[in-house]
Amino acid sequence: MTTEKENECPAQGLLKLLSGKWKPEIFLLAVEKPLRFNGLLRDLKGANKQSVAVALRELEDFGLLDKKVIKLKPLHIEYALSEKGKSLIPVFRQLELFLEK
Amino acid sequence: MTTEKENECPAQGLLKLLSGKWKPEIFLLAVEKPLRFNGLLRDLKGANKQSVAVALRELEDFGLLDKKVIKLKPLHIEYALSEKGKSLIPVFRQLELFLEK
DNA sequence: TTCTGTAGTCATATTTTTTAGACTAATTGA
DNA sequence: TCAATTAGTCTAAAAAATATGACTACAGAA
Repeated sequence: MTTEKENECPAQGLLKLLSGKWKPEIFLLAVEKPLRFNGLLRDLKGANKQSVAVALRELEDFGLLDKKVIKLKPLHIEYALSEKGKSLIPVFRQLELFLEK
Repeated sequence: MTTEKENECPAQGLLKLLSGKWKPEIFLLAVEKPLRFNGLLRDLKGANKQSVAVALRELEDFGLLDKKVIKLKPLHIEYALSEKGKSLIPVFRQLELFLEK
């Protein structure tokens, strides 16, 4: 995943990014509201720190999530959908439409 | 992949199906024309029998491809997009639109 | 009847992904 | 000052995906 070999299929990179065990669900949760690490760990039943950390980092690296330090009450970190991330929402909707048929 | 545990995310099953190393490309090739096993093996540089066989079976099981024995010249087998498979094309198009931005 | 092309299966190895659990480090509340 | 909450990292193990190479089975051509 680090060394980019030529992607035969144009969609493959995105599909791979979105296809980990936890990433689709993380993305969908991010549509609702900004995410926090420990909250995710609680919400994703069965997930572990490492996997969540890696998923968040990859979604951020791909530009779908923005990471932001919130200097408030309990100083913490929020992951929110970027503009690019938001523009992916319609694709998910169409995916869901497909599944409903 | 055999034992269906509750999919937290509705899109997860489809994303997982489409996210193998070869499946996206196989799907896209199937959009062009029906596929044959050995032809695929030649076209997918670096792929091996086993992976291709598994990919075809899973795409078929999911209902995206129809398998058909062609009783002609060299008796052979064709994998063609099913109606369900065809209805997935627009989703791929939207995915590509997203990637072009 | 042996050789080629068709489409695979099977057992095993290698690689990649995911998990488990110990550990770090800064901030906050008591 | 001590404990909890925050957000992680790190190493090692387990599980899942993928690859390798031998083998099967059928049909048609030489």
